[in-house]
Amino acid sequence: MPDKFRGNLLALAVMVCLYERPMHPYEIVLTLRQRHKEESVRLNYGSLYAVIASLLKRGLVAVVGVERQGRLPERTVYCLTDSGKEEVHQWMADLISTPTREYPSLAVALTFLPVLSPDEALRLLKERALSLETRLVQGQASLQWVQRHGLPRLLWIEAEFLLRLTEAELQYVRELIGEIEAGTLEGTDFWKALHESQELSLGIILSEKAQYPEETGIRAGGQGTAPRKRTRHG
Amino acid sequence: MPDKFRGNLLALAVMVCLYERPMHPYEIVLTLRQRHKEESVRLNYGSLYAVIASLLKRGLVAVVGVERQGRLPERTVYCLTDSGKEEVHQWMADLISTPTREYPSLAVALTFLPVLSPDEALRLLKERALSLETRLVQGQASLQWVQRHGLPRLLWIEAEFLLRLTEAELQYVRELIGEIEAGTLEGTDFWKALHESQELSLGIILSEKAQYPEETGIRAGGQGTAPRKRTRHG
DNA sequence: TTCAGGGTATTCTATTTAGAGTACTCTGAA
DNA sequence: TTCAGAGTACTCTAAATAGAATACCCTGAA
Repeated sequence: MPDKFRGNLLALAVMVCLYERPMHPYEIVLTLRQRHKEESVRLNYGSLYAVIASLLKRGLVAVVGVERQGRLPERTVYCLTDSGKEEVHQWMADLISTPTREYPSLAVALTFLPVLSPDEALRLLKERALSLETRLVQGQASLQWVQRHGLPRLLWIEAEFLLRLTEAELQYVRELIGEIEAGTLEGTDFWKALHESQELSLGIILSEKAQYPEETGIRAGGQGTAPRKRTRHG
Repeated sequence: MPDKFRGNLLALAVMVCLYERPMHPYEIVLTLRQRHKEESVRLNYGSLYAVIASLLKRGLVAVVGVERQGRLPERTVYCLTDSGKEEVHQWMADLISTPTREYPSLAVALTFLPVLSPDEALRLLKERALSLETRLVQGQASLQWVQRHGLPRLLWIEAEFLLRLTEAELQYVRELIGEIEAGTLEGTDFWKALHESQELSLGIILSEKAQYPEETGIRAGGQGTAPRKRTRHG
């Protein structure tokens, strides 16, 4: 059970469902949906059946039987095998013990922020802040609702965690807005000048001339790519 | 330029590179790497050429020419078209203004945390906390290095942001560890009992009997799936 | 009565994706 | 001198992915 097949976390969700009892694919979807797991696991039909086929091939799930109701399509019922249970454990352990590099879309956007004008960036960041606030309020309300209805917190920690990340994001966005407005974000002057002239010489956006650390050995990532020396071509 | 094609953020990175000047694909990779953009954009050869082909097909980039050095493979040089520039703007604007649902892998893991025993979970969470601390220290050092070498902060905000998220995650993980150890995480007693008996009746992991909000209208997500009524089958 | 609208359950298909593979060049140490 | 090792530049392929499409069922309002 190498981690080569650990691509889609939906596979884990499927296996955990089958841990409970045998189900057919559509029933798995309904279960996950009903329990709001679609908020932490990306869920869609296209992947579902492919993922199950892959689990079947690898012997992690097995076919229990085939049902049929009227002339609706057949429902193949699957169960978790022993090696499936083992895989669930192993996968969970890896997932928790080892942080992986994630690529939140805002990180990409911030990377290339200078392609937008400061004014535009400011407007858009404020818009985002607003959305985040709404999301936060709704999320908190949702959490409170759940609490009032006696669902133990243990079963909602993922929602709590997601909310924390949202809070952190909002806080950062707010700080950024403040600093751009105040002009205390180092580089803002240049950024403004860039967009006041007609032609964007966007080399600067990727900091063409800037001195980047070429070989520091200091990398934020865990097991990132091997460091590379500088190269020139042409 | 609908957002149907907005799948891979590498496409955005490629276009921003070409904003600067025409390049051939491999040169784009080198540029992004040299400037440490691989830390915020998922980068690999397999996708690169496919992504560029797709941009070409949609008229967002165009072929400027083909070079060749010795008997090395040909280098096709691409440039950004006008509609490519527009698309960069539009995409950036959407990316910043509208938060999307993200699926950090820890969220999934927490969702299914009860499949592991509390002791195991605790051990693994501590391991993660350690990794996160290391990553944090390295990231901070990296940021300081950059600052000392005069790179304006504007060009490093994505790293700052990523670090913030890591901090938030670490903080949450620490709190969780504390609460599990102290037994103040509501549901822990049950969780322990579950793993002390032989057979895991894991229905509870997905909280089979629990009352979920079926139709509250309160959803954390922005434009999530339409709310669904409960269903029963079999 | 009939048919819109929503639920059930899966399949299909065009893209994407990851990562290995290929095939060449250059440098420098033994 | 020769050849390992690193870099250059792209291609290939198996697999995964998203989401539309299919095809059926049921309920209830006009």
